[in-house]
Amino acid sequence: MNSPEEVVDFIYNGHQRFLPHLSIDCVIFGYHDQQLKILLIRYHDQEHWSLPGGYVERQEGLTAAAHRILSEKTQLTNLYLQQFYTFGDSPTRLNRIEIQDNHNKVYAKANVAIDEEHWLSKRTLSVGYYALVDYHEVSVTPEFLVVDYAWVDVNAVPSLQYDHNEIIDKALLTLRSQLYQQSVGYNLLPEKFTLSEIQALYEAILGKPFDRRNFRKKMVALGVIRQLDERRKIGPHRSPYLYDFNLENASKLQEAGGVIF
Amino acid sequence: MNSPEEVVDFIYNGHQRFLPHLSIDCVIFGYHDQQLKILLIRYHDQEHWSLPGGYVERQEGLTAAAHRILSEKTQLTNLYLQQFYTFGDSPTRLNRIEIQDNHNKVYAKANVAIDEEHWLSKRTLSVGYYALVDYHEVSVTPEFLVVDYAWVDVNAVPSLQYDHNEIIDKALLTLRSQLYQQSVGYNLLPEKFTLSEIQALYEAILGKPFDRRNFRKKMVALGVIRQLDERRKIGPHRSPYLYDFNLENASKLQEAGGVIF
DNA sequence: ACAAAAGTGTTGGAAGTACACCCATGA
DNA sequence: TCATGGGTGTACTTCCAACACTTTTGT
Repeated sequence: MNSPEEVVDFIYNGHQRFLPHLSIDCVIFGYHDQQLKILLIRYHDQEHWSLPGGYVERQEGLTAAAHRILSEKTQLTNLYLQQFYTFGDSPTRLNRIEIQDNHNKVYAKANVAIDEEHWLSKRTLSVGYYALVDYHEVSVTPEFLVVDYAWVDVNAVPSLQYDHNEIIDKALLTLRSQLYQQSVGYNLLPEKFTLSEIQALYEAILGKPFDRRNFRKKMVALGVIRQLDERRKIGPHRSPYLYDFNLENASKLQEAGGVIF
Repeated sequence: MNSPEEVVDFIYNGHQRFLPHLSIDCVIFGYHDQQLKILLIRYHDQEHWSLPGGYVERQEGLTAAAHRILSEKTQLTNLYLQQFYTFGDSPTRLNRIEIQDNHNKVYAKANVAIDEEHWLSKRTLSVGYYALVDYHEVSVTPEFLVVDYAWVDVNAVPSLQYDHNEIIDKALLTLRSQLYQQSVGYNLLPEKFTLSEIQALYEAILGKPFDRRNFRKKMVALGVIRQLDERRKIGPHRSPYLYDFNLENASKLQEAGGVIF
């Protein structure tokens, strides 16, 4: 929504296109400079930052909606995207006055106001998805109502709107727990990468350092990555081997994963 | 809903009380006779069985709704209940004609019909919860539109309505993967139980046998259960020790659980 | 005394962890 | 030649899996 006209159309006609009472919130993890960051946005006249999100079209699959929303926000397609929980308990989600009030502050920028009975004033549940994207390839779409965006370090997330902090916590927990069952990182690293690169990624995600030798043993033994017969030149140092993801194994890991016995 | 009048009221006025487009489906695992079973229901004039489910009230938390629905169906409160996934992709969920048609077959019993624009004809997403209940304590509430119910073995689930088979598969996967991080079974076993009892439960859930000695070592080492200084008399056999759940540890396990490192 | 269930300990293998030295490269 | 990052192996510990005999108890 890039213009006031589009916003007005959304507010008045959106209920025909979208399901009410339900939104998707995306925790978009980006990796850059050996840090794990999250993409936050701030709407017009809002004190708190929010997660990027959107609504589900009436005849659209849920997963498809999540992909669409993510690509609308980041211009990226075909990303690693994973549903992790549906949020519908927080008292802030049930407080109609606060919801309506916040919306109206935002929509004031387009000179529109909504009343208590408007579809956007209603309580919503939110399905949480997390995504892993390459920070560099993201170009955040400028939207009329979004006045600011920022990548913040996962360890320094400010106080967010509604229950979005809780959503991020759960996303991180889920991401961490799935790290060794999925080829997480497939979207964050070039096709071929060095051991150090993927180790730095895992360290950023899990927030702790690993031993080089043990890390390699584990990743290769699990079948997540494969060593290639190729090296990369990297300045005044020994040339490291390249690796790639073993995607055949990935699906097997995923099926077995989660089930401990 | 025990009478045609209540059904009619629900159909005509339910949209005021409940959120549209959203339901909760419960995979109710019951344990009996060393078998893990699932509670299924069959609505009037429906060929396929379904999972018990319900709708979320407009000002009700999602978790609260799940508990309410479960206790409406089983008369049990305070159960182990866990959200596991939200389903919104299956083509059967988007096929309005099929949905409306199925509803109308069911509602014919109350001499009501709904049209294409009715709130119950619309596409719904479904939040999946699973519960663990003691088969014996459940008294399934007779409902006017539900003509039959059955406990079926998890290994012999018939073909169900919509995507309910998929929901059960995911529920089982989740239950199995969480088995050692949560005090699953707290609601299925008496406060004090023998090792054999809990082992039989775990075997039923995971579908494979364990070695007595190794099982005991593992459960005690993980801190899930504690051996008591007490035995039970069980007929012409040696008296087994009693155990109980170590609920203090349970919360710690739960926090650490899922996160592998 | 016997049938049925429960209690108990050891061993070998696999996986995980800790740890340090040498090598390659470009400036 | 030096500074920097990369490559590599071993010993120790812990966890898991396999495995069988003895004890208790009521009839």
